[in-house]
Amino acid sequence: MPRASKEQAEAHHRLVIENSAKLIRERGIDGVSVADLMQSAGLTHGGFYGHFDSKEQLVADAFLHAFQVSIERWNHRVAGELTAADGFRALVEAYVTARNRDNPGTACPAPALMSDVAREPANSSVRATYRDGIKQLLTIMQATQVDEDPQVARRHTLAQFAMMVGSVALARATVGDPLSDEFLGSVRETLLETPKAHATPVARRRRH
Amino acid sequence: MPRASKEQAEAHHRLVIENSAKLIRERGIDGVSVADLMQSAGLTHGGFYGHFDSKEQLVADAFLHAFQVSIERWNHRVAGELTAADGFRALVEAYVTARNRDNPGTACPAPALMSDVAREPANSSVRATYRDGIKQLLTIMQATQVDEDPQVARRHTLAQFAMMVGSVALARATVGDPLSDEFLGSVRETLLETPKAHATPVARRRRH
DNA sequence: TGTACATCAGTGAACGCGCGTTCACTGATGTAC
DNA sequence: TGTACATCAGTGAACGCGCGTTCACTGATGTAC
Repeated sequence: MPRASKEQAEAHHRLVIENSAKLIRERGIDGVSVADLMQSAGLTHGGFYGHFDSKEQLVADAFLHAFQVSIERWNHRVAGELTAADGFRALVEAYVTARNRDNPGTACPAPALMSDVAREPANSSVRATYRDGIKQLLTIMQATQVDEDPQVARRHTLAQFAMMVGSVALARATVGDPLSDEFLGSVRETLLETPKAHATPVARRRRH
Repeated sequence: MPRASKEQAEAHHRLVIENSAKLIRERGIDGVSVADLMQSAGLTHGGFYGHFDSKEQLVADAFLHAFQVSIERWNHRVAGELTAADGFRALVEAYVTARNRDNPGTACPAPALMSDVAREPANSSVRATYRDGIKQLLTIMQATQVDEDPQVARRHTLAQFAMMVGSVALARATVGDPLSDEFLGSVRETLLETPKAHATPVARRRRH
């Protein structure tokens, strides 16, 4: 397949990034080779450096793509609810799930890539992309807080985000044991119990 | 250095496990080579298979060691307090810290190894060791809960553990940015605020 | 306590393999007339 | 619209390197007398 058209080449480029975003979340940065990533788009490894400067650059592009999709998804979920409290509930109910745990390739990059990022060198573009993505998710989540005091809202957002992300990561590490579902269930219940007076604890139907 | 004495050989064996427990938490399973791990004990890679069946087995031994140290530490901290609430406070205050974040090699293996474990095959000994270690940490933490209902205590333990572990992992992934300290501070405050009447919110001196 | 020798902890070269990256090449695409 | 040719997306062999693992070898340790 020599000399694809310009449109085909651009489609290949996007496909490699999308598939990389999936494979890297599933297997980690070091768990995928350049050959794997090209092959996922039906290409051979030789053409890689026509598309990207280095593996590191593709990884950063893939991180960015993964966060963009998640951010869009979070915005969409919150926008579909009438109140802040409902928006928060919608986020938690979609996030802290077995479905999310079992599909790291299409789920939020935050829990899937934490360790990879923590082991990257200080000034890598991958770290910056991850940090910025986290900040955007936090901003969306903070808008769903019912606290009036913005400092309290911020604190609750960070703590609840850590709990959500931690539960998915721990559930993945313990999958196959009852403990895995227990993590998800306990965090869901804890985040959705309603200590605030104005949020009614009535069971609600979702599922459209 | 051919033919070390029996005691020396055993000391080498323990040293390789201890150093591996540190290096693996810092760099991940795939981030360390057999040569690295042997070198950390002053040995060359050739002797490795006289001590261990495979890299995988050493990794499992190193995981076990790391958890044993952490479990001992948790028990010691809780035992040094007079009430359950104080035990809980002691755990959180020691765990959710910049010191812990900045020293993954000597800190709790739970946040450091989550992703490595999640990417291991289903029946690996590494997964089993991690799962058992987590369960023991949870048991210690559950004993510090003030809830009477054991189901509620269990739920709180799992949720709070996920929050603690999540905050350390996220703080590591965002280190170098103010967000990193913000995660730790928010989770500390959230876990240590006292919605229960009998736990006095009086600032207390620690530091012995 | 001394001597002779078997044991075996540790060495370092070698193995096959997969990695990220480079490069000469191919041939359809895109362009100039 | 057709022809001639330069461009360049993709191929596949090759590079140096580090990996986990194996193995013939070394020589101090540990043992039998």
